[in-house]
Amino acid sequence: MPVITLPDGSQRSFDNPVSVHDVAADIGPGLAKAALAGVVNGREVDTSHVVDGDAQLAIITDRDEAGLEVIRHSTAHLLAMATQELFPGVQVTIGPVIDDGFFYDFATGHAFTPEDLEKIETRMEELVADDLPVERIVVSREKAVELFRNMGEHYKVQIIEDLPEDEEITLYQQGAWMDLCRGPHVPRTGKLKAFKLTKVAGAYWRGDSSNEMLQRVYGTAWANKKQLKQYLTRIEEAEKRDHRKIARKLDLFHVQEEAPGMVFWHPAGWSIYQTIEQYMRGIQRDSGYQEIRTPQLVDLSLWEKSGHADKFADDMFMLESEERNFAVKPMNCPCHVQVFNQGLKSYRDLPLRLAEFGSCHRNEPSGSLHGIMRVRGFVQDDAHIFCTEQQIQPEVSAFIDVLHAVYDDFGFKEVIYRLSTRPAQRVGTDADWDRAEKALADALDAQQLPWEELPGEGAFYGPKIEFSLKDCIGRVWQLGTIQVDFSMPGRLDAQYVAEDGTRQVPVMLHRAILGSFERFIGILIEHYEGEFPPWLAPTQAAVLNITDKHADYARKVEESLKNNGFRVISDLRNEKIGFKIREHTIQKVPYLLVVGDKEVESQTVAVRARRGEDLGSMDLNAFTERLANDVARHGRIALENQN
RNA sequence: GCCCACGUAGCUCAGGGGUAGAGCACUUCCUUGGUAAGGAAGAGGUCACGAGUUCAAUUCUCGUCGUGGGCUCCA
Repeated sequence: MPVITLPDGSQRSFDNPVSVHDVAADIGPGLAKAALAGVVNGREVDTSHVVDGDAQLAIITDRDEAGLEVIRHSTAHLLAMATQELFPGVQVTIGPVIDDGFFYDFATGHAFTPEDLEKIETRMEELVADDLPVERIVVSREKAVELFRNMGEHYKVQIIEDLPEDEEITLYQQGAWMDLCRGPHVPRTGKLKAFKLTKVAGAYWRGDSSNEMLQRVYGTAWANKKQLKQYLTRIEEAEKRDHRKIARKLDLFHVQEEAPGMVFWHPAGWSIYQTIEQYMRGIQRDSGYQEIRTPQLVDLSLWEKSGHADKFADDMFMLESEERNFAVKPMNCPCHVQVFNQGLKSYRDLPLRLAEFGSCHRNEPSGSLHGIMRVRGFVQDDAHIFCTEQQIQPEVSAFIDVLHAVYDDFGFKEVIYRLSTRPAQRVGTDADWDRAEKALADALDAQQLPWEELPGEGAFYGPKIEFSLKDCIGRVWQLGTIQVDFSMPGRLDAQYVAEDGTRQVPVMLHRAILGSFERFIGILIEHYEGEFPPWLAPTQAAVLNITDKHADYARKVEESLKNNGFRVISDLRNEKIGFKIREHTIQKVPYLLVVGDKEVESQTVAVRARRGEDLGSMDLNAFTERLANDVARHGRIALENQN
């Protein structure tokens, strides 16, 4: 006599054990049809799952996030089934759900082409039309291993052998095809109504680059065609924000073959860069940092001493001169320690904060380069804080405050916080790590920030917090970071005289807010979709004359605004006003100032904002004040305008 | 670094074994026009680079470089 309690608290009793499907049918035929899976006492199960005692039960449909996941997971299975039918000999491995879709990794000598994906997708549609029942089968571990071994599915055998001893082994069968899976799955293939295979890529077995490479097929799946279409449109729109496309249109920078992974900044892009650098210089000064500058080229011996040559030699650019080996600096910290080491430091000097807009070069793997988000030559807003262990937490807290103020000024709200803790290979005692990890975690908690822990992901020399943002298609990029370092000050002989007269080794904090200017500006371009707030816009206003006879007045307006420190151009070309407006609108100039007879007469400018709003005529002082106001609000203006 | 795809005019792209085409941009001329493209003419390419097959290669094959999407890495 099971009594089933539904999420709304209502109860239904049954005379015999019932399946999730039965309960749904008891509630209504519509729900029975819509049911994809269920949650029984907190555990996700198939609709065929039978409940024989009192239980809490919720029906999952495609309206639930969980339902969408079941659909995606089942679509991954469908992909595997279709693929194995069409390409005999292909082995299955794993096929998990990811954001907006799924993928499936196949082991095969055949490289799937885009045409193959079309064929597979067509076969998947047919299998949906067949509306095959999806059955769950429980088997013993031995049976499962034997079964997959006989099928030639060697990867599955490995997966089964690695499952925990007490784990129930379940298979899912649809038609003649079967796969090892925990489930749950949709009851019939006909439930999968809206999917599309999107791309094919290589991926290492178990994510280890020393393993063989598998063929990964990515797909997206949704509850219905409409959602699928919305998703595809969303991706298409997002791709228009791509920083590489916008940069070309706005003439910000370029890259070329002769310098892979290095940026050629054009005047407009460099204007943005410089505005940001000057801004950060001010922020650092106000936060108690001292700016320094250190060499690009340093004898390899320093990198040997710091430990970088051991670990990263392959990724460093080297050159030989006068029978000495030099390395182009891949990071600034060893040089900063050299500055610290000049002159005997006292505990009274701590915390000592040294900042540098440090130009670094790293020979990143060719396959990881990406626009200006991942490059080989970049500049960091880098700084190192030399301090005592007691000063770690206050310094981290103060840093996070500054970081938030800066991100607010750029209009960034959705920051991802991650704390990376001790890796297997590390320096420093466990007690050191305990304290440092706690200091970082406490600093995050003190601000009530939602953070995720990445166990084992810390650097060998200490734990770190990473501050990340997403690009236009959802890829996460790390911008800011703060890292505790137990190793380098000691290796490079940094010392200070403590209160009791003894020599002590300081702790070093590595930190950056923007990370690299290149990556940061890449993210900014996508964030603003090229519509930089007046503060950052390479050209803040363009003066457009109606005809030649207004040229002198236009120049006067330009001159006046330039004298007030603004970046202004005048466009005096022999073109119609509509043409000029179109061009500068496309160039996303925040303000267009049109001057004709009326404006010359009344000594005003007709102001048009870049989204087309007509702000009317105003005298030059009023416009100057408006622009000055915009600039003072930095990127917060973008947020305010959205509200 | 690994897997796959791609590389044609400044940009966006079409084409295809017989040495190339569009739109925009560019140059010149006409036009002086009030809020997203006025008109005409012209110029512009060793089809990424190197080999091979072929009577003939930009097109087919291989290699190199670069770019893109993943994977790995990211001090």
